[in-house]
Amino acid sequence: MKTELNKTTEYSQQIAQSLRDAIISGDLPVDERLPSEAELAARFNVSRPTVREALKRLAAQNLIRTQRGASGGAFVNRLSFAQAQAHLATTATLLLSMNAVDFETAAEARFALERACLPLACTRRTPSHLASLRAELARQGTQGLSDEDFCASDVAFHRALVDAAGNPVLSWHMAGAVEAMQPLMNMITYTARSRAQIMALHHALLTALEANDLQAANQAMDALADYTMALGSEIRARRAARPAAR
Amino acid sequence: MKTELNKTTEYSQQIAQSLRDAIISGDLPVDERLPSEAELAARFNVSRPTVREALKRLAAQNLIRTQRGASGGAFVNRLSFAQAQAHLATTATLLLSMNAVDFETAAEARFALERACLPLACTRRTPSHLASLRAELARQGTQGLSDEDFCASDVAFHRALVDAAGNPVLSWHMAGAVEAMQPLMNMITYTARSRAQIMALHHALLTALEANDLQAANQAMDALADYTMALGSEIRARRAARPAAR
DNA sequence: TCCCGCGATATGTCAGACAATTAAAAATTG
DNA sequence: CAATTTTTAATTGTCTGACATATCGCGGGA
Repeated sequence: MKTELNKTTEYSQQIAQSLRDAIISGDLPVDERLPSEAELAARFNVSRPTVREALKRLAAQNLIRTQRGASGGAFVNRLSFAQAQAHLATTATLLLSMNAVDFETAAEARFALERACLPLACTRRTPSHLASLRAELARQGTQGLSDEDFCASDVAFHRALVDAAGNPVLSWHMAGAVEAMQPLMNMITYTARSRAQIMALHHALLTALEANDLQAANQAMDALADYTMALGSEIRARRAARPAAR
Repeated sequence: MKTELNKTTEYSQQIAQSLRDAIISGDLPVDERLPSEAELAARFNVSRPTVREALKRLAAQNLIRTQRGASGGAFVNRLSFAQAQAHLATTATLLLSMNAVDFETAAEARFALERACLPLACTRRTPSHLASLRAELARQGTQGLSDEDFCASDVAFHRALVDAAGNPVLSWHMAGAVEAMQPLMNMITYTARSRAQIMALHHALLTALEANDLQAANQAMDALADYTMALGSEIRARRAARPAAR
């Protein structure tokens, strides 16, 4: 760990980077306790508030956790897939909103990614995966389900589909992409007819997976992508028609 | 923006979340100046160092930038794809290293994602995309290229391939996945024969894209995936043979 | 007109202090 | 001696006040 600081940049930035490097390189392994704030301050020759700012930067990335009290301190966090996923989702959400990514682009990316999971899912899906898919499909048929709940179940269905590929890295990417898209998806109004259509396609996907039939799965996914795009373009049409309604 | 704080959690955490929500919701638009630290301190009824810790948390996520001097302060950042990508890459790198994701899983995810880009890339690739691909392919044939440089060029080739899909969201995901894998890929030793093999497959991909031939592109990608996996399994074999060598 | 300096404002950093929390050591009790 | 309670020490969380530093805008002088 480097302890010499450069005056051109903020100290807290450099200290955070130094510690981050130590973590990434494995120099500070998971669950290792970092030196106390006072000791870090002495080692880097800065004040404790400055060290604290550096630690907060790391905490914001879930790289460390802190505990108070004797034998407390900052500890290297094992970055779980769940945490990383939450992080990815907020970043993706911001990207979509700040850069005005339109529905088509986001949906296209999402379905492209999802399609990438199908070959693996078709061969690896277990009975428990199929059961999750069936459960969500059943939920989507519930009477009186709100649009938001339907959308949430749709997301859950697709996440189960991705999980069936049995690759955590893939699941991580997908979950982030799907979650970030949820605000956009929530703008869709799901009529009874469109729900039936979507459920039919979901059912086709489920059947294809049960039969390990990649070709059928691909077809269903393509159809679902087309249909979702069509629903999405309705949003735009509606908005263009009433631009002042906000 | 909420200003009431709960005593159970750290103030800096809550203040950061409050500001983050304001940004995500669009309440604080891009390039908007946040209140000064002193004003935030007064508004949340905390001290300035506490506010600063909160701001550093946001800075760690590239959500804000700060400027010193009169008319300085913290400004909402437009989260660029490049920044988000760097962020994604470090997160992904940490995930891979901390959770001991093996080469096969990471490579499988990467090629699955990449394969997802092919249909789009085949129809949308422009001459400039093809030129980038050709340039990298030429670089890979350079005499005396180190393994690391070859690997870097390989990464650049694949990123160009993904960019050809013309979907920034997809490019973002892929670039993160590929970059995170680079440390793993760097462990491969590229013999003259394996380089020739890889370049042949790259060439096949390029040709397929030029001809808008999706089927050929898929075949080349599959072959490349298989070959990379084979190279990867050599690493493991070598490591298993000499476990003490480190 | 152009340049220089000055003040105002804001962030960056420091020093020292106290509060809150927690684990371990020490003292007390049965 | 064992179990329980109290004390103590270590560490993070927060506050106060101050100074250093960077930058913009204004006004005066060459």
